[in-house]
Amino acid sequence: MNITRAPGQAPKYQRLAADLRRRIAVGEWQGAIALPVEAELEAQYGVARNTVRLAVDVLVNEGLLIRVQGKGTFLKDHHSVLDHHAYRSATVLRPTDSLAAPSEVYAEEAQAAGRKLTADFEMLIVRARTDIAERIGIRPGEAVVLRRMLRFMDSEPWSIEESHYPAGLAAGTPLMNPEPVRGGDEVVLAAIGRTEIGAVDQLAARMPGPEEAQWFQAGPGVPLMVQTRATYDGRGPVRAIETRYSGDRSRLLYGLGNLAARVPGAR
Amino acid sequence: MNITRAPGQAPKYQRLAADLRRRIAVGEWQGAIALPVEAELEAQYGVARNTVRLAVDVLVNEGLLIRVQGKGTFLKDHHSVLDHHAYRSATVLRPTDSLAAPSEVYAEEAQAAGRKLTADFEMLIVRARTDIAERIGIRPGEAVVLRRMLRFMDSEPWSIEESHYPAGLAAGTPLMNPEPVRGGDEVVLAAIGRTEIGAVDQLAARMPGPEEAQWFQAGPGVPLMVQTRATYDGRGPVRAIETRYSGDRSRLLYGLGNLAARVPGAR
DNA sequence: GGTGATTTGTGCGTATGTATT
DNA sequence: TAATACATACGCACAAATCAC
Repeated sequence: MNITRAPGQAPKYQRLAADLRRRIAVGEWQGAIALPVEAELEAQYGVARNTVRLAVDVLVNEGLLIRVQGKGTFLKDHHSVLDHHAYRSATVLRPTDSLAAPSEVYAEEAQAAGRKLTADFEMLIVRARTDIAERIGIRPGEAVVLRRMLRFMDSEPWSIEESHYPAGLAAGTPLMNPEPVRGGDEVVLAAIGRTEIGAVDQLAARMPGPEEAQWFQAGPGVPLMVQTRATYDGRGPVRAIETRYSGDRSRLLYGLGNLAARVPGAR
Repeated sequence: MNITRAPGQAPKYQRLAADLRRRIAVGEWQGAIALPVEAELEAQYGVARNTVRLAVDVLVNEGLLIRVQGKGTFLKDHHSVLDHHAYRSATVLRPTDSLAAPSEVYAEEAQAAGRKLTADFEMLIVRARTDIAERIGIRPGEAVVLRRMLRFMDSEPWSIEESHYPAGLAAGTPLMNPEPVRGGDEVVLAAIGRTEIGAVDQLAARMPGPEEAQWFQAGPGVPLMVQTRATYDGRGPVRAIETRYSGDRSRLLYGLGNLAARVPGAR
């Protein structure tokens, strides 16, 4: 197929990208087979290498292709997307129930999918970002205790979960220890009479910064999903939890309202 | 003549991108001021135009910059991000309450933000995608009624909301009419005794395809957020609603559990 | 309203580096 | 070691959009 130049038409590389997209859609290259090498695409379409690269760039940034130096250009596989319960409303509704989605639940979900979830832990004292400060009722720049969980699924990067506590709340509790709490931080909160019973989640999608892209091993065309949860007990805000996921590996689930009639597997 | 890259050093365009990122972070170019033109960056860094463009490409794909032909390169403004209530648990909890987040709520939220929400409507009969079929309890490829709402905020593209109904459910109801229902489709569902009382939402982030990017007027570096809701009444699944948002304009909010203590003025 | 200058977009060519096979 | 394939980097020319005059 020879693309001839015509005024008023879309640029060559865009038409080339569209044609490659079409050939992908009709299944010309299935599975993990490499696409034709750049030199062959130059010949097939009669364009310069630069133009081929511009076209492939488009599809790479759409998350459709990945390029591997020395090997070739491949279809991206979407097989390992895992759903993740971020919230599930209680079957029996009581206003004083804990929200708790303890970390153990995630590990169980992973195991049910035949995978293994592990984590690294860090504790830092930092100045509160503006959005975090608003959520936990302090002023921007005030000190907060940041407890960070770096999660791995089968030793692949999975999520970054950061709990922000007002310094006053964490002082004198095990939340100041630079190590995770068995059973989750919820155990500590319950012990000091601050069981979380409500939350507001904010969901956002954005591209990763360079450090995030490196940590998630996310190439171009892979956005992040960012969940920011503000939690409350009967008195007021307790903490803010920001969790970042790679968009090509995770999806979040929310079970809302009365789900008694949802009985595919009972569960 | 070409300067060979020192071992262990990153490529020129990546170091240039990192330096531009730093200069942006320290606030060298605030507001809507244009960055130095490509020719000046060539001079500042002593590299070819191609290298400058590669570096700027990196930041554009991170969603940090936008380029406008004939004008220049600018910081992207994040002013118009609007939060959007996707769900809010009832203060008084009753298992038979409707979930309903009628479209009117969205319009009210927009008005509260001093903006105006409008919509175009389409109705189509299509074959169910696999993921949709699973949610509404039919087989992939069976006919579904697709009711599509194209929403605009101040005449700018905002969201694409698609409700999928099993053909059997919609037959003989106003859901077959190619026009929106006053008060929302919920009115029709209530009239036929299928008030939705529960739902499962799935949240995902991905890059837009070409048609989506065009409709949302989304340049590179702007992902979509996709909300897919399966709703239930006391009998079983009712419909599947897929709503797509531009990640740089919308965020979704979920109010969970008991939010009585969440009083903006309290504290 | 038109003209030219400015600025990014498209397209070509060439050479060499680096990772994989 | 050699061949292959993508990555980086230089250079040039013209197109298209915008803006100042």
